[in-house]
Amino acid sequence: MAQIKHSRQREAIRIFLMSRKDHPTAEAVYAHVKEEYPNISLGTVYRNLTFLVDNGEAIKVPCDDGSVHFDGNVEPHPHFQCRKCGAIIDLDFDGTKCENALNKAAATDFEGIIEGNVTFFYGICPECRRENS
Amino acid sequence: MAQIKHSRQREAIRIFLMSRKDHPTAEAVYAHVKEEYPNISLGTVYRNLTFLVDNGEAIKVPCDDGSVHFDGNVEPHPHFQCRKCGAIIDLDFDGTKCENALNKAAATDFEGIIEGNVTFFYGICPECRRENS
DNA sequence: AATAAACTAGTAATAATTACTGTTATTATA
DNA sequence: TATAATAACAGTAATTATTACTAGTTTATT
Repeated sequence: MAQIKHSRQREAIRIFLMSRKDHPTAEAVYAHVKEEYPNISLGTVYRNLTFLVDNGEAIKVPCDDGSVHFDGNVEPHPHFQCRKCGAIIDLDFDGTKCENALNKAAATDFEGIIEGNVTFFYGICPECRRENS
Repeated sequence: MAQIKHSRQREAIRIFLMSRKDHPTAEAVYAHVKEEYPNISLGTVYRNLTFLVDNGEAIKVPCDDGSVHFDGNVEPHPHFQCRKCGAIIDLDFDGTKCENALNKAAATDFEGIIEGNVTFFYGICPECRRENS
């Protein structure tokens, strides 16, 4: 029922998220949007990030290290986190086959309903790898 | 170097974790161990959970909903979370094959190092399924 | 038993997120 | 275009999960 009204701040947050290949945290979004709207509040950022996620315009990426990142690319795709620098990186391959196989395997002898799965990769990112060698 | 000393509290926490099929949160561990050690402090629970995880005696399970659970079963095995009640459940199947296939696929055209991956399943747990139908 | 260091309880501090409140911006309508 | 209704905002306070600190207690060692 509740109508949705346009807002400059929300738009700025969306634009920023979509323009980014890295996966900013709420704090990072705040820091950036603040340049355009100096007195935007952190609450507004959180409220709108949640809004975007709920409306399928962004994905919430909770990581193993406890940090929460946001992704403007809503096409299903796997994520990778660097064990060293913590960066979240998109992996560009189609894991659909494996995903389906996994869902099937998981559903065997399981009385509940498997709706899907998320695979999270970890290791060393290209940059840290270069530095280290 | 630092020597490790035995402690009743830590032992109680480990025993409790291992005895559990569900995956208690720090708070749940606290609530339980408190029955035996009424003035154990929450800090002690956190410190020892971290200790157990660091020493390979427990696994930290950070979930999509932001909650953090702990698992006394350190054998690698996939987890499932119910979208309705939030329960974490162990899935009893061997996904090693798929896991390896995924790692291989992910490594293609990736300049970093893929060390591994964690697959997290979601859907409706057996109990919620029964209730709903 | 005496000693040293790890561990604890209790409390304070921090960090991330959510809730609240009075004001502002947006949209629908007159 | 002005008015009215309300979604969204800024600013702040509150909440939650977790970590840090400190003085006292346990544990292991001699």
